[in-house]
Amino acid sequence: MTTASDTPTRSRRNRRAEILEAAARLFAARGFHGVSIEDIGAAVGVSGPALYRHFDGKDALLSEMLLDVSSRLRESAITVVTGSAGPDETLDALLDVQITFATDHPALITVHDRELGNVPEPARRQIRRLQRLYVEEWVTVLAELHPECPAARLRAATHAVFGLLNSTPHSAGELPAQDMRPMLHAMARAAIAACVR
Amino acid sequence: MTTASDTPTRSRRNRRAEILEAAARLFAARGFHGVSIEDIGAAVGVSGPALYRHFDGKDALLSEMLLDVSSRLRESAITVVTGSAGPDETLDALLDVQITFATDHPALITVHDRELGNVPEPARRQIRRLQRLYVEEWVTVLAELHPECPAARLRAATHAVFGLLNSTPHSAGELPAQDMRPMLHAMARAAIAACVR
DNA sequence: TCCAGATGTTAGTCATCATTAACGTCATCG
DNA sequence: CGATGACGTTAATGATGACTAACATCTGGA
Repeated sequence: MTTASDTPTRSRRNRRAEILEAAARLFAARGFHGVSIEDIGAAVGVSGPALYRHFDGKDALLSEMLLDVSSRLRESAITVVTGSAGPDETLDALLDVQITFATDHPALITVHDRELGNVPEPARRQIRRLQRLYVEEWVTVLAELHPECPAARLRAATHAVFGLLNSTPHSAGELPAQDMRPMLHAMARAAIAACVR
Repeated sequence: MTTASDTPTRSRRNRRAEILEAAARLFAARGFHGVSIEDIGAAVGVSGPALYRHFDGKDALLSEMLLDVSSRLRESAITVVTGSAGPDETLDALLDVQITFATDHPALITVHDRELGNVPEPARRQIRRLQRLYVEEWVTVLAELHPECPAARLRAATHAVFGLLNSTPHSAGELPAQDMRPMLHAMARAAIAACVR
């Protein structure tokens, strides 16, 4: 019953996803304004204005991309936080969320923390909100582990840890992911432990 | 004797520096292609094509900016490495170099690790070379501290530490620089110690 | 069979932008 | 003084690029 009626929908979904993925790769490499609609179309074997059948425009494409990333991260964080035993395991799980995402989707992570400034205003606020909430999940957990440490310090440390974990795109190829992931985990844990003065 | 003949030279130097600084700020905020020559001119109170009196073009401006950053970092690293006692102090000094630069010039650091892909080819190779040499200074020192650790792992760890230290622009305002710097130093040292499996 | 909607295509259109041209001003130096 | 060179300015100019219009094609369902 589904085969016939799903095919068009699925193909649309696939094309959309294909476009988003190609755009992410291009944006990560050359920056939002360094990539043309034509470039993105060409990357998925379609040319130029065909993208307007799937997105309202270049801005909308970027908005959707960043909104998707920030919601997915935040949702994963919520899942992890609500379903976890103690702060220590929660922190491990949060680290795994971020590390998995960063190593699985390096282009998305890159675009996510570079291109917010190019997102037009309705969406920008919402993305910022999701990012802030995501950071606060981390800060809350860290505060349970280090109650004596001021929140501002924990927030700055969280950003530093993100920087460490999101370095993956820069060291692509240096190390296989299966070695990279546990190393990043260990380095991040150690860095967090050291952030309390 | 110097006042009269120096004024034009000094003013030229200042104008050039002014332009480079404004351009760095703008590039960091909106990306290379998101900033127009007009924008840069306006930021220094001059309009548009006046920049061509100081630079060969937009590409040349970016090239010079990144070349300057990578040479300065590499030179500082060499100074530190040659004039230092043991690997432990050398590492501390390298950390200070990077932390000082990142907190003093967040825009430059941001542009430096985002926009290499937009530098045209003659300069690109040279910048890459300087960056690679800079990384190798770190890897050499780390190898003395952790001889059992494979170089690839140390290289990846170095990139991760750079990500941590260069997070400053993201957490601007969270913490005063005088608190941020020692915290980053401590976090980086701990992360490095943890990177050996 | 025939319509409708989804998905593409190519050829404009209108801005924006990097770069160049042509033209001042003003200080320095002979 | 008068020329020269440093620095700016305001118009082109020529590309490029986002977005729209007008026009296929193909598929699934009534």
